[in-house]
Amino acid sequence: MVGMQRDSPIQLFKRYLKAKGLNITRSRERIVEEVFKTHEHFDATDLWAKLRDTTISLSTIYRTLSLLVDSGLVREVDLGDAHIHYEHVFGRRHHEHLICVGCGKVLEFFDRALEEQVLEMAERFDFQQHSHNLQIFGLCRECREKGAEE
Amino acid sequence: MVGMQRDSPIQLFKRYLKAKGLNITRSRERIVEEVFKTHEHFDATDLWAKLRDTTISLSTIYRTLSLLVDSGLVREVDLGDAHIHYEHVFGRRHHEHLICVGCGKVLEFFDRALEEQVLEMAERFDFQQHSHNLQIFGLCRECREKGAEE
DNA sequence: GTACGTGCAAAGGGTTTGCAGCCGC
DNA sequence: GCGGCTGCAAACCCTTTGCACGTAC
Repeated sequence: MVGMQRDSPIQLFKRYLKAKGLNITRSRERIVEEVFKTHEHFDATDLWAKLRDTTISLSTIYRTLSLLVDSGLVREVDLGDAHIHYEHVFGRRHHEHLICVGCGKVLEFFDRALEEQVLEMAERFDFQQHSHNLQIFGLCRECREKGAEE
Repeated sequence: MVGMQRDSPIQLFKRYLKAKGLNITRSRERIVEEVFKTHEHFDATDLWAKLRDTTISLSTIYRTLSLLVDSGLVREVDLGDAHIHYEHVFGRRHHEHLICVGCGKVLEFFDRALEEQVLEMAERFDFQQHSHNLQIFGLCRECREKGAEE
């Protein structure tokens, strides 16, 4: 560890791999790099597209994403459509999603009162909460205005 | 309308079909009946299993479910696994889901404070809310106790 | 050298669709 | 009778898997 600097996600992932007796490969490094380079939601093929200058296959992407989810560095998010979206978790606060059903835009927010309320619900039903997801679907202002024009 | 009696979901669905210029068929009637007979989450094949004494095909089930979702009588719910689950909406209060990651049990709850908080978030970001989903994943008490034993 | 990792192609699972015949209206 | 509805099979899409070869350690 260098000074007070926090471990990078790549370092954390390497540690995770070591702990599991798995190998650190160039493919895995490139994938993690790419995942943490942007702060947007993505799916497996988005990631593949970004790595098209490499020979990394879609299978490897799926396999590595699965490891990343397992390691807790990445989480799956449900954005309303059928297939799996991901987002990295590292260095980001937990948050919820607002999804515009008009243009597909996704906004993120965090609200303490909401989080506390969710926790209270879990407790009320004697659940030990692991995680939660909240998706709010609606129309953003631009889409409302666009709709009104027509 | 008969007296003060509320329209049944089947009547509502028929009205929806009429309004759309679609036909009321025996298959559609049977499917809607079955959907509203139980108050649990189901997927397309669950429904198919319940209708196996008929000749209704899976395709028709998918096609009709899609109409039901469109009509607002049924909604899709995300229970964490890959494929689509449904639940009927008619005569039921909106609610959220608590899902046990141990045994898969699903609990439903409604909480006014939580709903208000969600609405406030939509407003804060200038979204006109259509709907929202909240899933809380965790371990129920039985699963915690079972886990502790081992 | 021995796992484990990878690309490829094929399989898998859930869902959708094209088509020819059937049925509601 | 016309247009919509249906079952069937095939197609689809995303994701997973089997296998033979390649690579980390």
